[in-house]
Amino acid sequence: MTKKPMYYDIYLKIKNMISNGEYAVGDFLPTENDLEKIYRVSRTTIRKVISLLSSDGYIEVKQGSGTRVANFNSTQRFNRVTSISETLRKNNNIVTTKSIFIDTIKPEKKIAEKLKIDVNDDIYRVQRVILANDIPVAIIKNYIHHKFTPKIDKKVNDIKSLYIFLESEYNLRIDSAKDLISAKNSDFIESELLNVDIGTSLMSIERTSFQKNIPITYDESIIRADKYKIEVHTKGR
Amino acid sequence: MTKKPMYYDIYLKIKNMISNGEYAVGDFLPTENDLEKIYRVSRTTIRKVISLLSSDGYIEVKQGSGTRVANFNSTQRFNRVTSISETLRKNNNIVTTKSIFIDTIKPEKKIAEKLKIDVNDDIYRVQRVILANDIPVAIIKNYIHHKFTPKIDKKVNDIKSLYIFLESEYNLRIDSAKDLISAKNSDFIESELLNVDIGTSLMSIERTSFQKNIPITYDESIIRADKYKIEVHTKGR
DNA sequence: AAGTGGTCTAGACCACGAA
DNA sequence: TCGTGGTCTAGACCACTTA
Repeated sequence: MTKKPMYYDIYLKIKNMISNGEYAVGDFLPTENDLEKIYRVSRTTIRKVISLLSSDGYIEVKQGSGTRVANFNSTQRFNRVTSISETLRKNNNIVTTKSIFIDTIKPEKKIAEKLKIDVNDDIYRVQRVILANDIPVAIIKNYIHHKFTPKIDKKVNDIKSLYIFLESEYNLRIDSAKDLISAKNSDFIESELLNVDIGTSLMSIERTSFQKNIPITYDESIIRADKYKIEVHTKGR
Repeated sequence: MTKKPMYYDIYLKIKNMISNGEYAVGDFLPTENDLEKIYRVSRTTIRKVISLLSSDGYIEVKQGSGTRVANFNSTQRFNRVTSISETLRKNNNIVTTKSIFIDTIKPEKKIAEKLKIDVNDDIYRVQRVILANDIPVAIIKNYIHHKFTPKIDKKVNDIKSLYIFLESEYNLRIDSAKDLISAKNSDFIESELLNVDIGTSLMSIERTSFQKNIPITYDESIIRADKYKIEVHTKGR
């Protein structure tokens, strides 16, 4: 039983209000002083909330002026850890999930190494196809240790975006990731699931995601290159 | 005159001690309680310092156990702008260039937009094939405005890695880049140049590179997926 | 000048990890 | 059990923006 700190509840509450449009883009949030009163907590707690929302890119904080909801689309967002479904949704696609399937397996050696676990440990395998506007775009497999997400198989219907799900249900906050990007010709199964000809060129992403440098999930994605492109911004030399 | 907060001084001090080896990799830092006493500040200030060092990757914080200096090698390195040839070289490949060719063209509309120039401006087009250990790995086209690299066509033999070349010859220091990564089936010409069957899945990278937010080059790379993978590290959510 | 976020104090109790 | 970092309070004063 994980106990959630207060700031986390408030963080989720405000995040939802932004998503729902209760705080619209450009709106000022209440001042920190007011937020203290609204949620009956100290300034420290409020500032923790503000700092989380800000590092998410939801708000822009300016000393002397105030805190306002950021423009999500035009913001020059540097690389942040996002999922395919989150990105599709941000680009105004209607995102749905087809044939989600969760089972328990023992990891292959490669996956065990990535997750720094034993090959005899039980892990969940989450498999699904992501559709954007009813067109299949990606096949995604997530591998995650039982200890992180007990009974995730009972909650199968709630998963829209895995990272958001992990955050709200299990208090797991992915804060970094390593991706290995490649390409491959589609095989029979991929062609069937993604509705493309056999041999079509597809992108492949292998990702290890971390919370505080501890590996949480290993993800394999196979993506239609005609429907999705990967954007990477790098800085510094 | 900008006044520096206390936490910043302490942050720099500890960062230097780590760089100098006064705190070596694996060493525990003093506890937060002790640091309060050492620097005669409150816990809040110390925790701000710790949080900065941690997000820099210098230290690893673990509740109940302590805070220790992180191993910089195994820590995930941040993305930096690198080229394919630089990366191949770093992985101990012998990198050579085949059939380099430079000409002057007028940009297509798409390229003019990326470089924020006029379609009537003259630009150089640099084309080459990159080999690693004598095996062709990538076809690269670079587009760059005449004004940035006058007479680059006379220096054709000196180019090993374009970014390094730009830096040493023209004092152009690329400091950020935007990549768009996709995949495609190889056509006839690509198959010939890369020595693969027609239809083989290849990676494609379209990059715009910048110096201080001014676009310098637009690059198109076609890469053999069996010889090269793209690594991306992201941080923050 | 008024009001915002930024820094800082001196406490307190809780949750986790190791012995 | 003990010591560590994690959360939280109720104040205070400073630095910046806007009017």
